Amino acid sequence: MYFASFWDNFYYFTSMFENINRNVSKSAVFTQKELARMNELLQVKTFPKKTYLLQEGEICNFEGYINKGCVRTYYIDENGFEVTLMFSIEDWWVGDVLSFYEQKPSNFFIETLEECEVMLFNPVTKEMLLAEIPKFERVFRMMMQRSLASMVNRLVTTISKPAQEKYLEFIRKYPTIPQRVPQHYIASYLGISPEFLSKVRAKLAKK
Amino acid sequence: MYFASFWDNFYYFTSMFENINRNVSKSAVFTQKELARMNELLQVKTFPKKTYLLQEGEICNFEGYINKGCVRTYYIDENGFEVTLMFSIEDWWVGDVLSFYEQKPSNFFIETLEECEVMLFNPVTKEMLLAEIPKFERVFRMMMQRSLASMVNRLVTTISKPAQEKYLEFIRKYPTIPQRVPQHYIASYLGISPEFLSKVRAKLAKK
DNA sequence: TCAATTTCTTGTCCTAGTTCAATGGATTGA
DNA sequence: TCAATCCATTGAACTAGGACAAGAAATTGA
Repeated sequence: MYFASFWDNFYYFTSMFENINRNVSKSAVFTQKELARMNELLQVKTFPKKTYLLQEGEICNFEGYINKGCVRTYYIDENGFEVTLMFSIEDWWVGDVLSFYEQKPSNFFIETLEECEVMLFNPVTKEMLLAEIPKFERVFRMMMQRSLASMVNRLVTTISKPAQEKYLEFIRKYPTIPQRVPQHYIASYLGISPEFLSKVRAKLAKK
Repeated sequence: MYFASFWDNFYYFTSMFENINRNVSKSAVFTQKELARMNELLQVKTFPKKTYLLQEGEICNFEGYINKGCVRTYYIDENGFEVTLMFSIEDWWVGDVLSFYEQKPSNFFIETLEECEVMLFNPVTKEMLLAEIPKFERVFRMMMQRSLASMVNRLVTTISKPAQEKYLEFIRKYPTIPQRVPQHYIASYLGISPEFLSKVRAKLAKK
């Protein structure tokens, strides 16, 4: 008994699933067996840089945990204007929830900006997981709550703050991202032109 | 048997719960008994115009369905700038989901703009409902999905469209609201100054 | 390795939207 | 009913940020 539990822990916290197991364990308490079942249902996939996990018009058939790498979710409006909705890095989830659940075409592009290792549920495996271990409902509900909260936050910032503050808030909140993604994508996330972002940075550098 | 079902339907679709029952039935199929149980758990409350359902700093202890009336959810940033996050009218849900679930102080104000009749869950009744009839998980998950989707939509519009288009999109999407709420609240929803909204409207009227 | 491409910077000119102030109309409430 | 407040409009002066253009720097890839 003692040995079993020791090796269980050893396995799960040294396996490739270590991170995702820790991540879901933030929302609820799971046994090793439950985590193992989840791991079994996951599909682990590696994507090279600059590949699309999802393109506009496709139905999103995954909900993915990023174990390694960095992706960008964006949207193209009627005038061809690109809006970056989010950057997702290690320990974040990606996908188009709405498209996934309602099985309808997505409006978004999801593109890797680096080589990525992603752990994926599809509608079937996710349904199985929730059916077998309902506690996972909570994990996904909290995921969505956090997304909603951060979207609201961003809307408020976008509406009420000038470009310079938006940029400072961004680098404070996501300090590692500026080193990893092209600057004009950050501009498109902040809702300002790349030229203006460059000027903002120049002004900040002078101080 | 025939009579029972007839009167059941008669009751539920002529009672004060008619609307909310129809609303939740969009996300899943419920029996009359299940709807009756939900109705039993709801607290029906009337609020006069210009009263707060929630103030910044309070913990949101409700999740409410608006049966009658109109409310505004807003946020005040560091500079005292008000951002209207949403208007909610008949057949919409109000509350601060994050504050509700995590039982932490809200950043928002929720204020009635008209006299309102609201049907409320509190954390206990909601928990009971979900425990007794897990199908309701789906209702609330879809509620949240819709909120998230509409927030994303709004962010995109806010970032990529000029004031006039934002206004036109707003009145197309929510045709009844302009008649019901002061115009400067709409400006604060759109992220533009009330003066400028007035000018936009003047220009549109000229055509 | 070096050409090709992508990204970033800087400058100039321009415009959508802001701020402030003044006026008049509409609601509210005692 | 009439004052008080709140709300919408208009105008004039200003500014944050956009669009365009051209060059420099960095990355990429064969």
